[in-house]
Amino acid sequence: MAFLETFQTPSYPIHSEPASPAGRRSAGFQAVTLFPAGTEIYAQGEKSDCLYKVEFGAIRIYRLLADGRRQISAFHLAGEIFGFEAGNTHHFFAEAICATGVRVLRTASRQNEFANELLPVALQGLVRAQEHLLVLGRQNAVERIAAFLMDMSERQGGLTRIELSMSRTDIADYLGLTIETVSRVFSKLRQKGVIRLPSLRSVEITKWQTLQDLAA
Amino acid sequence: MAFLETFQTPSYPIHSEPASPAGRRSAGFQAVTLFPAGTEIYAQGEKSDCLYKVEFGAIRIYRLLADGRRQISAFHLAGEIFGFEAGNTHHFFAEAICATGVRVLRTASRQNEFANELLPVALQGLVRAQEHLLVLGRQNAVERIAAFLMDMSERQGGLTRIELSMSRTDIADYLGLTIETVSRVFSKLRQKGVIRLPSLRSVEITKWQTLQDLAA
DNA sequence: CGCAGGTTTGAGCACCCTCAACGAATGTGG
DNA sequence: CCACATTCGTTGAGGGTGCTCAAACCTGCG
Repeated sequence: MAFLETFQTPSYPIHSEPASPAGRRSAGFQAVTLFPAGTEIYAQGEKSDCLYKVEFGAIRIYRLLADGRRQISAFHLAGEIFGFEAGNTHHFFAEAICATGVRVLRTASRQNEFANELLPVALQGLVRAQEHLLVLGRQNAVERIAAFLMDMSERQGGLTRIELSMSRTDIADYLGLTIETVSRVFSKLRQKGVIRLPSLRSVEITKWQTLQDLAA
Repeated sequence: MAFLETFQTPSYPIHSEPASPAGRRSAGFQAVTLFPAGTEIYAQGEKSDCLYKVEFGAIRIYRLLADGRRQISAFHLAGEIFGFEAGNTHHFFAEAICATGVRVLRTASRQNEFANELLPVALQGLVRAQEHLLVLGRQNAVERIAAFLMDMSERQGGLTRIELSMSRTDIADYLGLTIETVSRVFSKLRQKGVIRLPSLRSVEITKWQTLQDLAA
């Protein structure tokens, strides 16, 4: 991480104050680090001794097969905590999707002290992953996209206008599809008037109910 | 690990004890309940106030879509703990696959006390789920079956002879395939001499290296 | 022995992937 | 400011993997 700038906490202008008790009480040293788009936060096999909180921006967690196939297991948006690992080495890669501020929480070595606060967050991640298994295992392309858009909308406060920080390739690798299929489904939903595409990275949901039906 | 050790009283004359009444006095109260094959342990939407440990047998965790499609997110074999939930209602169904003994742990209401010991178990489940996402999102039928067989073998001590407690339907719903495809891949692997099928529910891995290559 | 549930095998088709070309958006250097 | 390169996204044609539908085959069990 040598190439990255590091700031001390309170002076950072953009983000709002941390509300999470976990963030506060872990105390000790907390730095917000800026990761430019596409840069690595940690890699598979690296030693795991920190947790991270997204202050602004977005990150992707993924794994690779030997031949290069990639599966993104989760996106994490502003406010979310990531970096949990069983054992002390990372099983996944983490990268910034866009310019992203990450607060480093030095708690892993003292994980026991904060287990009370971390357990609910870990369980939240577990439920999310298991629900995503249903999407990948049993839903077709349209259902996957619909579920994805609903999820992103909810995580952005239920707004009808969604700002996607990730590329079509990222979406494809998250949903177990190809970029062509993702693009085709977007076009199809647009043609049917379910969504509008004001720009490449933003989506407006115009027929909420229809989208919800498609996601089921 | 004081808490976990108390689970490991391996003394079962199996009394099907009503899991409901009196014994709420301490977290030490533990009943082993026998669930016959196919019976429900808990259902989606039910209140979640227990954790469970498989003493013998096997269970499946799954979720349903409105039209009946099912995705099994995990199998739990003897010795494993399940029943973690975010919030206090179950998001999934749990059923016994075969006759199964389950130890009921009355800890959820006092989860904070045991967070230190539960967190690693929860994280283990999280890693498993995320690795399974790679299988469902990016691997073909042969790779999925190969990965499944490798996993089951490892969880049974690395033996070449695997006893499958679950049906083809369960395997299909775990791997995001149909029973026909599962059956076809099994046959194909048998024809190629990679596995033998001594009986319906047991598999013998004859070419370990080949199977491992296929799983990649 | 006969039934029932689970498993295997086959034929045809649908959905999604592959390969390819084109169009749009962004950045760079002249 | 434009020409160009590069990356990203869209659209089309064709093919393959796995699904659907259907029938036959076990295998355990009454």
